[in-house]
Amino acid sequence: MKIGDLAKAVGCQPVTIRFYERKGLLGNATRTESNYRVYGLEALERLAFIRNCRALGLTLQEIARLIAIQDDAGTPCHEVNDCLDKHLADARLQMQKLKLLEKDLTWLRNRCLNPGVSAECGVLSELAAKSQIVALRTRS
Amino acid sequence: MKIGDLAKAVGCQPVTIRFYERKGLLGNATRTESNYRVYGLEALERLAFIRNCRALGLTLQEIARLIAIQDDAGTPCHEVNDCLDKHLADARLQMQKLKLLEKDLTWLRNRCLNPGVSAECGVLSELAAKSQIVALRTRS
DNA sequence: GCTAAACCCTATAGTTAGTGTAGAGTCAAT
DNA sequence: ATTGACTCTACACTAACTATAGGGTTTAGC
Repeated sequence: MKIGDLAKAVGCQPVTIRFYERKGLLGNATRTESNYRVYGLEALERLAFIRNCRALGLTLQEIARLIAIQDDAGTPCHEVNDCLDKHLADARLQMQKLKLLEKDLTWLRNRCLNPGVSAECGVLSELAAKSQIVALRTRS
Repeated sequence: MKIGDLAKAVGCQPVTIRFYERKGLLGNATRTESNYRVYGLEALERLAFIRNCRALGLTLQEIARLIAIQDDAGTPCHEVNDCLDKHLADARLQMQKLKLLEKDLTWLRNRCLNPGVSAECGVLSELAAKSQIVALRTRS
């Protein structure tokens, strides 16, 4: 399997695979005589693992750690759970933040019901207010 | 006002202010004889504007555009609304994605109810599955 | 008046997870 | 033989800062 096939198989770009290789997440692929990378099934599996982890928002550093844990069969795996728990907490926190942000943006958006010119723009004047956005939100 | 005072006033680091200056968001500050930046009220107001916008997730590029609109009093301001609407849509989309992510992470986390060693780790084996995470989720 | 802490200056490199570009070699089909 | 699609390397770039190095200035206390 050449790099393009592998890329297609997991839904990423060839450059991304080379990038992971340079970062040490994929071992060095064997090469053809003309220096093309050749991959087998293990590479496909490992790359799928990486992409799955990425889809869950894990960083490459965390993924590297998980791979190390995976490769050392006897490692206690609570670290894996910790990693997931951390991302779960992150995701929930970010959702909360986004809810507040939505409120802010909606409120601000309503400062301009009849769009005119910038000199009279209620949105811009609110943004220009020295009061921080937190104070700004609580006003509504 | 020196850069540290300004930074404290809006709640950021002096480096960040220098960074904005280099990016052209703040005009070049006047300097003392010893080359220290000195700021007045307009700088404070502009910086507060920038930080308010940043708190709403606007990019520096968008902020630069808003400043340009602001400085040209006659510009129609629908662009301001478009910008806000875009970010509102973004925020909502991201919340949806985070909800799915939360589901994925929770499901995956439940593959490991009794933590042991990595060789038997249900979480790692699920992550290693070649099926994409989307398929993985719908299994639950 | 001296010293040390706290501030300021510039320039450069690093962060994340890739993407984009340039220039060159290789492979398969027509 | 040539075209198009692929591959290779190396380098620069993205966003919004943060960190570091190496220096100059100001201020407070003694």
